[in-house]
Amino acid sequence: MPEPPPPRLDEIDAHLLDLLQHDSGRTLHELGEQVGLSPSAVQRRIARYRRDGLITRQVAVLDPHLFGPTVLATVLVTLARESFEHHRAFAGRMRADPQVQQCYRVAGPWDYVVVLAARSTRDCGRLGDRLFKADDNVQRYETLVVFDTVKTGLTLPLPALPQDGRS
Amino acid sequence: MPEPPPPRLDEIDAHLLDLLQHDSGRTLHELGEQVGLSPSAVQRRIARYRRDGLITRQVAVLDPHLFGPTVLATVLVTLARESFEHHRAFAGRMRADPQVQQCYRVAGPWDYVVVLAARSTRDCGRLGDRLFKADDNVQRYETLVVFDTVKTGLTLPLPALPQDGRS
DNA sequence: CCCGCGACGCAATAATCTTGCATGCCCGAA
DNA sequence: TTCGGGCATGCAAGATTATTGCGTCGCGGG
Repeated sequence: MPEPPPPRLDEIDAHLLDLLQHDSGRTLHELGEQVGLSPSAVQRRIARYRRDGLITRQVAVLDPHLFGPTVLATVLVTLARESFEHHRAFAGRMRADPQVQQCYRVAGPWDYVVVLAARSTRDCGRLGDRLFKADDNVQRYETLVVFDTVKTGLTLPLPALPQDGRS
Repeated sequence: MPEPPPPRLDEIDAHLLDLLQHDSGRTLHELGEQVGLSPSAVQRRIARYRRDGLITRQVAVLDPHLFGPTVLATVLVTLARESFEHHRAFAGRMRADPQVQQCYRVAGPWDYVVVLAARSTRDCGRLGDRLFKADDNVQRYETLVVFDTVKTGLTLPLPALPQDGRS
């Protein structure tokens, strides 16, 4: 596998990436103003980020209440057997299910942390049944129903920004 | 508070929103092709989503390995005192910290689930100290270091799509 | 049956993005 | 120190894409 050495990002790159990860809807002109660069220079940098895979993708974040209420839950999971194959199978099912927002394999007594999005408490229950109870390799799982989303996002901390300064 | 009754979304809306939440980089022309509408019709619908707040924002998702390795962790937190004020203070600190990706208030013995992004294991430890150990209202917390990100995203399940069909 | 509302497609216009080109800076080699 | 290559930039076209005006159509209420 090609392990690209840190592609060398200067302060402007950091600033740009930070702006983009908070709002990628701005025009090149606007961005250029923020970081002190011409639109074309900004465009070339962003093209590079994309080419190098620094920007994975660009998505629209939807309001969870789109279709009426939505119930989120985080689930802690422990598998019974830990073979490579079992993990692969579990991960595959998580990836395949559109109701699974996130899935992390973690250290400690729990093997996975899963974030689910369901349409109702009942749906959430059924989803748990389907994903975990029906899997006889899931030894134990615990559902933490979300009361309130304090903060959400996939934003990464970027080093050494003069100061925050979202607009 | 204005509680807008489900703003009535037809099948095309669902399809469009689903396309957008997976990749908002496409052109109106492309989108129109997918859903069987002209670019201008697509544009008008998307403008409406924005106006109605169905689309919260548009963001670029960055590669976590941007600046060298990144350590993710999920943290389970229980507060000592549960007054309204204490919760507000805790939530505020979570929102304010750029290293906190997500924070959910949950049901059960744990009060919060927090997702952190750090630059190293050490950084992660210090972050935990700063956010939770230093807060004398945090009764107990448990850090689940992420070994592997199986899946990530904020994608919501959209009902009744003919069939998946990402391109 | 008529009217008004809302959504559509098409076409013109406006805005944004992309690219070619010349310049300036930095750095390594002579 | 001086020369030359590589690289990023700004500017100014040129190409794409987004936005808007307009006429039409289908639907539901009067």
